[in-house]
Amino acid sequence: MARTTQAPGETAPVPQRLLAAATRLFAEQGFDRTSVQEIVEAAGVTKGALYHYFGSKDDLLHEIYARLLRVQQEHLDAFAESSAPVEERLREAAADVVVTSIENTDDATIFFRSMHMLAPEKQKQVRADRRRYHERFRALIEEGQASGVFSAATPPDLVVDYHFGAIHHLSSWYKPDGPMSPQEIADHLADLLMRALRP
Amino acid sequence: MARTTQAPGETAPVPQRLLAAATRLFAEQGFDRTSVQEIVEAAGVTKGALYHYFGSKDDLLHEIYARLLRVQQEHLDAFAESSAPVEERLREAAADVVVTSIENTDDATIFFRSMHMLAPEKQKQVRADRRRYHERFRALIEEGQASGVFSAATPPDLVVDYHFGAIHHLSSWYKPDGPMSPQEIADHLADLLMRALRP
Amino acid sequence: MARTTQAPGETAPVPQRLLAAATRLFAEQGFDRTSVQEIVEAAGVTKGALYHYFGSKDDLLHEIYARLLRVQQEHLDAFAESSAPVEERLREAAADVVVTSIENTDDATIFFRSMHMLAPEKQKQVRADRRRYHERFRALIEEGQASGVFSAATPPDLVVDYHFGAIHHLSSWYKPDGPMSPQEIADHLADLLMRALRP
Amino acid sequence: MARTTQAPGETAPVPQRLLAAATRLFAEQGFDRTSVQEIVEAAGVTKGALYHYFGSKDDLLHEIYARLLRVQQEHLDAFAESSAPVEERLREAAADVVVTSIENTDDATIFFRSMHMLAPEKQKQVRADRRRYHERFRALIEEGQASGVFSAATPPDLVVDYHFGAIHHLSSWYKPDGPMSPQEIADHLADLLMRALRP
DNA sequence: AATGAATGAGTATTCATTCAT
DNA sequence: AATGAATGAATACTCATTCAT
Repeated sequence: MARTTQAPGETAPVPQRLLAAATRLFAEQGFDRTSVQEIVEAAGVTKGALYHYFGSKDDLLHEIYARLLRVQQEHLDAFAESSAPVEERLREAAADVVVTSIENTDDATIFFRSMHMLAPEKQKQVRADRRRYHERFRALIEEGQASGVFSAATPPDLVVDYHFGAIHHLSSWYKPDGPMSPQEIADHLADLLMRALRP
Repeated sequence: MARTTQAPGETAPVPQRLLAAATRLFAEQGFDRTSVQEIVEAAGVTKGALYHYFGSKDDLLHEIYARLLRVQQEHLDAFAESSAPVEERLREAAADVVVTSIENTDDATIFFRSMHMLAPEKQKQVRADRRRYHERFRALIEEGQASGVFSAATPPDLVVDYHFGAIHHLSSWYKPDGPMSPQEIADHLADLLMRALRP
Repeated sequence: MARTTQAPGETAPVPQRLLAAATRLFAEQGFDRTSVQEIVEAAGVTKGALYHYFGSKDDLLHEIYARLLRVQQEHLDAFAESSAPVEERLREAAADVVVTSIENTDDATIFFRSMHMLAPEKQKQVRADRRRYHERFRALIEEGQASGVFSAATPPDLVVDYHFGAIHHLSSWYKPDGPMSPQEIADHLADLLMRALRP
Repeated sequence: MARTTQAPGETAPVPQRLLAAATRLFAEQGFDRTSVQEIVEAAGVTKGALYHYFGSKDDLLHEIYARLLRVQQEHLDAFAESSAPVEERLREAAADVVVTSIENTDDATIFFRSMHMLAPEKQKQVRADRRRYHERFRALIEEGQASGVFSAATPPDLVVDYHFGAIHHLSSWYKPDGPMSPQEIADHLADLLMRALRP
């Protein structure tokens, strides 16, 4: 059995341990308030090791982004390509992004809070990836609006941003010990989107 | 004519100039990446002057929050207290918070991006104020749900967070030179909320 | 009845209030660690008032020295001029300096801890005053050594410094709520001196 | 020949150079008036190097204390454990502390002048160490008083403080180019103590 | 693959003093 | 006699990164 998704403890490869430590600390304290020293201490290695694997502190942040974007893009692609009716495809995609954002709370928190701290060229690339995601999501809405199953009263870009705002905002109020499960929250939020799009 | 709301130029009182400079810089670069030195240079005063009026860099941030919260709470109170039907009161409140957030883009950007950087006690107070705002907004939804003009399918807290997510997210995509005016955006977003709440 | 020695409360003249506040704070925290701001707040006035009466923070320190030296010199002069036998005169002077140092603990603490922080020219003057005191004290010892009532085994300067070391050291261990009264401590210390001088 | 006790010049290890520079400057100017910048310049290193080895400016001060206390405690222990008569043991200990204080004038000056500037927890530890020293010294006096070779007229704690006052005071008047050698001064001061204790 | 000493530029904050009023 | 706004220089400390080993 391959060790694919395991908590990166004492024995995991050094780069993973560094990334895991950085993710937790960036989410807890923010990027600027987390020192490289803290990261290497939490990962149980020294600075030299970090700079052996990563070119800079920025690289760690960039890698966290790439990881979350990769997961969410894969999920979205899968839903979009299904042959179900568009309202089903959108609902599932809309709910899924909520679930994956909650399942990767740290990544998602960092994503929205610290994107603007990336070096310009890396930021550009992240924006491009994000744009791709946004556009594929928007295409679903446009498809529904064209076929009449969704109201066309609101520009589709605005609808995407409305829903993504909720995702963005999740880390401001979501608590793992709250009364609703991630799936319940996802269903409710997807529901709000679908209701808003009713013709 | 009284000079009440003017851009704080070279002649405005020092505290206003400092606050204006800090607001612009915090929004552009983030709180942690803006140095006190930059602020005082932008305001054309010395560090001593800043610390004469503000106890710390944190105080500046806190004041920016308080200022935005004050405006939005006043507006919300006015809408909530009107005698119009609840769906009208909610729509107006929902659109207004979009407009004031756009009109004070810098404040709003800072608000969502840097709240977690405030010292714990100040953060606590801001959260309390924010909570008050949230609750008053939620009360409108509850009222409509109780009287049957709004669907009760979604817990009201979640509805508030859904809409506020959009506000939160605004600063990620809104550009003053975009195709829609603030009022148009506000109308669309309020519309989405009202449609989502249709029974 | 003249108000000569009263605690400088809210109604005492401003210079006294400032001096009293400075004395307490310098003794508690040290000269360098006490800010002018703290002093004026403790005295209930503003900075302008302080600089109206005192040329600088250093002046406050200098005044505290002068005050203690004045008292101790007066006492010593009185004892030295008495017509009692030299061993009595010395014992009384030796005990008295202990009592006045305890009665003015704050002044004494500041004296030994912060003298080196005075500006050079003021330090020079304090040293000169202190020297005068030292010499008059030494003269008593020399007189006793010459007449044979004291042992001449130890150079008189060294004897003076031995005894003054004890005074200097007082503020390191003396506690007002200790088991001995100031007078008892003074008697013991004077006793040690007299026994050390026995032929 | 091993290089064990050499002046830490340009080639000595960085921590020693820093400690030596700090010791000299603290003694000359006082702790608060010596800036970290001055220390690193005197040691020929950068601030980063200082903070690589010492956690704070306070740590430097603490290390200076520990160093002096270590030496003096070792010496006292050696004298106390000897099998000589108590009056000899006390005289030797009393003279030795004078000599080591003079030999480490800078350390001793700093000790008495700046102890109260240490952070509370570090101060507590120094006080505990100092107390241990004081108690061992006092034990010698108690032993002599119990066996009748010393007068019991004065409480032993007071006798210790009397003698230590002289040590404390040394740095106020001792000059290396004075007429007496450190050993002569030590003999005189030990003599005064022993004479004061004669029954 | 990894260490850890060292850099140097940067950080927020403090403070004695001045001065127009 | 007294205010309080303002200065400007100084302070201790932090940190991402480099590099010889």
